[in-house]
Amino acid sequence: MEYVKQPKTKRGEKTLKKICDAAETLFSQKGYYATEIKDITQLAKVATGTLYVYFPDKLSLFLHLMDGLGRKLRREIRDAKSKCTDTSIIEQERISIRVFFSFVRAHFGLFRIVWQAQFVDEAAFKNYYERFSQGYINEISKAHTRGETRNVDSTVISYALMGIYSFVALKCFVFDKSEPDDATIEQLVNFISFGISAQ
Amino acid sequence: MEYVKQPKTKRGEKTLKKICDAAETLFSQKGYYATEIKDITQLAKVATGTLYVYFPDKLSLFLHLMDGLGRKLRREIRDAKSKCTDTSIIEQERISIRVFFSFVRAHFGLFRIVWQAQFVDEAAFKNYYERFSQGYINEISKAHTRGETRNVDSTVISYALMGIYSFVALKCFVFDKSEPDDATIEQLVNFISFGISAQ
DNA sequence: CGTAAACATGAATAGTGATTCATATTTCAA
DNA sequence: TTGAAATATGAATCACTATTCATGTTTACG
Repeated sequence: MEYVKQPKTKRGEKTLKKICDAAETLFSQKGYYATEIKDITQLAKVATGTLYVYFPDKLSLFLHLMDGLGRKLRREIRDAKSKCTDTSIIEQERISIRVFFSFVRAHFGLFRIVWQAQFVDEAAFKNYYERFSQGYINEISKAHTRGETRNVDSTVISYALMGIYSFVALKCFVFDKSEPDDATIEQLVNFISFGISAQ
Repeated sequence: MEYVKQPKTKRGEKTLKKICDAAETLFSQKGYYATEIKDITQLAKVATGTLYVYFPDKLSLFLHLMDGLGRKLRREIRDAKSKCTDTSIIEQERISIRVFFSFVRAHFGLFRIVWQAQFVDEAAFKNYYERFSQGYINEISKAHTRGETRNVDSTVISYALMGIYSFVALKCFVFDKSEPDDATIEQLVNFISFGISAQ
């Protein structure tokens, strides 16, 4: 199970942050297994042993990052959605997409870290997606009671949506080293909108 | 670059196949990094050194599997599609989905092997998806000239489709340890159909 | 201040696991 | 049948890397 020692001084906080930032960068660039402890401590400019002041092992650090990034992303999406007065599922989804892509840009790490988590800690991996899925399921059923969608299977659609976002992000950020433009986002919104809307 | 020594005797052929089968199983269960050479040779019931008769190293074996599985999947999809008289993009896509899921069931390995290839060999990983994407792009543009689709961005949609299939397979095969039923497949066909069809 | 707790250090350890290689066995074409 | 090529063996090697720990430094609070 994930464990972080909470620092008790300002210095400790700074050090922990340096380690996490370095780890996020490296895990996302090279992956979990190819990233060495020495790489992380060197980039963070601390001694090897310092990492073990905060984390009992490499896996705990990985899980800590994954957990933190997942929480952050969910919070950002939730906040952005609640600020929008148009509560139709399509408008809300347009916001989701924008926040997701902008989050991937800012934390390119999350994306790649989660991608490989399947082989690092399967339970954490499953948990990550099931949480997002649950959010979608709730929204889709609410939208359906409002008559906004056809009678779709919300579980299937939730994974379809996550797949779309993940792969389009993969294409843009990883393969093309660019990022989705407005036209791309509109393509996705339209595709999804026609895909789930009531006829 | 990937390299396999082609066996020159019956015995050699059998041995190579045993090694590949064992490796597919193990890579897909535990991932590339967690799979040890000893695991593979033990499951294949050959000595450690035998693996190195056919592959110069672990990575070559991985790339060989990935390449072979990708080719096989593309061929199966192509064959199944060509056997279908209804050439509308939706019908053709329904076939794609079915073949894909049945392929994942038979070669659960492919799916997980490719998933993690991003951190093993990025070029091979990109190449794998770009090839499938190219196929979709061709079909979507042909379908558009026949008036079957809206004026969609075929590149974006190609990655959206691959994302949908990959994530729904993830949900069913990996998380639920079951497989997509007909209702699920119809959900996907409808979603995609409404999503791209001309209005 | 003074000092106990918190934090930082990095060389040493200890375990791992991919790869090698000298040797033995099997195949198959002539 | 025969021997040269092909294949198989697995103990030994060797490089690599996560983790430890004894020691030194810094913090913060009474």
